[in-house]
This record gives sequence, C-alpha cells and structure tokens, in this order.
Amino acid sequence: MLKISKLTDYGLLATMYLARKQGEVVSAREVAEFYHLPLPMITKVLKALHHGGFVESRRGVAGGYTFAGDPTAITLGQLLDLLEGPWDLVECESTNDSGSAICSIRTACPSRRFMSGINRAIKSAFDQITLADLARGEMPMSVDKKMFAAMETM
Amino acid sequence: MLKISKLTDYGLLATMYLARKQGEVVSAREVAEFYHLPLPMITKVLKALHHGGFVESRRGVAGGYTFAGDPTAITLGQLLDLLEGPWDLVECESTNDSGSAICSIRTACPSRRFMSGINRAIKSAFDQITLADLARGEMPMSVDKKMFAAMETM
DNA sequence: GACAATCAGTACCACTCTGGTACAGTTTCG
DNA sequence: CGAAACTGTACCAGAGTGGTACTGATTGTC
Repeated sequence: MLKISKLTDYGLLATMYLARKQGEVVSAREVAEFYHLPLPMITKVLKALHHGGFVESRRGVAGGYTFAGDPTAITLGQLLDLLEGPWDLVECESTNDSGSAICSIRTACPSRRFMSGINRAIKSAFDQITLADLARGEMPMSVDKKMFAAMETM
Repeated sequence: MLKISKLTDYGLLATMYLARKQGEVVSAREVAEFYHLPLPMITKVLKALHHGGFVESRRGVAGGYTFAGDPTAITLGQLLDLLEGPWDLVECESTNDSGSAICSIRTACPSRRFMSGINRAIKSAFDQITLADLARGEMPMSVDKKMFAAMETM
C-alpha cells in the first residue's frame, strides 16, 4: 500500500518530541498523552528506539527516555531503517534469509534497473533529512541534488 | 512495509511489455509466460489497466490487449494511481469516505507539514517518469528539478 | 453451428501484516 | 515496601495480499 506503518509514524513523532526536549527525561506516558495515542504503542516504539541506540532510557520512578544525541547527525533514513525494517519498493534487490535474491527473473527483468534507481533516489532523499529538519518541520534545500545524484548512478 | 504490491508490480511489467510491442495484440498468456508469473494475476491486472483506459482489449480467438497510446504521455504516477489506488506515506492528508480528515490531531501534528512535503516530492517524481522511460529502463535527467520544486512549496 | 481461445466479472481462501492489548518481570526512588 | 516506570514476551482481531476458481460473453476457425 506504499505507506509507512503507524508504528513507524509513532516512532518518528516520539523521536521528534524527545529531540525538542533534548536532555530532559520524558516518560512514555507524557508522549502518549501529548499525541493522544495508546500508551502501549508508544512504549513499544520507544523500546525499539532505545534498542537502536537513538534514545537513552532510565528506569524507575521519574524514569523515562532521553534524547542526548546530535539531531543533525541522525537521518530520517536511519530512523526508517530501524522502525520500518529493511524495505524496498519492489523485491528486485531484496534477499531471503540465506542471502539469495527472491526474484527469480531478476537478471532478465526489464524493470529492475529502473525501479532500483527510484528506490535508491528515495532512500537517498530520506538520508539527507536530519532529525533536526524533522523537528523544525522544514525541508533542507540541498535534498534535490543528492536525490539527483542517486538517480544518475543507477 | 513501504513497498508497492506485487499486483502493481505485475501491472507495470505488463504495461511495459505491451508498450514495447506497441500496436500488437498480445494475449495475457504471452505476458504471463514471458515473466513466468501466474496467468490469473496477469489477467486481473490487465483487466484493471483496460478499465483505466491504458490499454485496449479484444476478445475472442487471437484476442488480447493492445497498447495504442503515447508512451511519453503516460506517467508512472498515473499507473500507480490506478494500480495501487490512492495512497499517502502517512494518513495526515488522507480522508475517509465522507471526506473529512482521518487524523484527529492533524492541525497540531508537528510532522504533518514535513511528511506531506516528502509525500508530494515522491509523487511529483513519479509523475515525471513516463512509460517511455520505464520501457527504456532509463531515468529522465530532469526529474530532480521537479522533485526539488515540489519540496520547496511545502 | 460447434468449438476453442480469449477477455470479463465475481467470489473465495489461505496467509501475512498491522494495530492494539495484556501481563509478568525488573529497576529506581521515596 | 510500594508506586512509577521501563523490559520482554505473547497474544489477538481485523485488514490486506497473493493467488485460485468458476461462470459468462465474445470472436475466429473448421
């Protein structure tokens, strides 16, 4: 269906929230209540973000999560990789558990080179957008050039 | 999962195949056998393409489908609209059956403006890629500028 | 005119993924 | 000790996906 899952969406929201309160310890409850989202979902995604090393956690009373990194060093692409898992627009380049290609007509497929180019362009665009951009809600003006470069090299 | 469905993928492949044999009447069976894909799937997607007006159909013996349009006038965006249906990266801008927004915190949501910008940029990129590009397997070099323009206006 | 090839339409099903919930455990502070 | 908060795991209902089946309509050929 060509859309990110809600869990991923929640993760981006939570990360932005923490980034805006950089250094503060924020409970999952606070995030959930701010966005009016179910607490168990928010805790689930915050656990994942902690697992991925994007946020720090602190247990116990007055515990919570803290964003202590550099918002300009974390990209949307990295967050999507963690939250959404490995993804590709089409399975052309995806591999199964044993590392071999899923698509059986891969080498002969006329759309592969093209779709993988689009795939790379989109991923490249995501990699040019930092958490700082997300938190500000503004688009960096240099995105286009990187996206163009990715398309040229397909 | 952020990927197009297999049916959509099949549809793009079938359209490319027909575009390469422009004017010829090609049976669903031939397309299915060429790509080693299940015939019922190909017929299903070809019906959809016919319904959408992208290909012509001819029944009976020696019948099949024909692409008779201008490959440079049909865009990947149009094909995705038909095959994938209405889509958005996030539900921010999506509406329910009665036309009102799905997202309850839409106006207050800090990620909306940003995600909808990315959304538009990707859609714009898809709209710049024509069926002729797809069939050639090459990326048009002007894509970047349109994508950039879409991002600036968010 | 019978028959086969082919498209048209619809219905159905097994499987997977998604969104959400539940619950028992661990840590920390007062 | 008890409450607040994170950790880990398991579970479930609903939706979506990929695929199949079947009946009907159209058309060319023998």
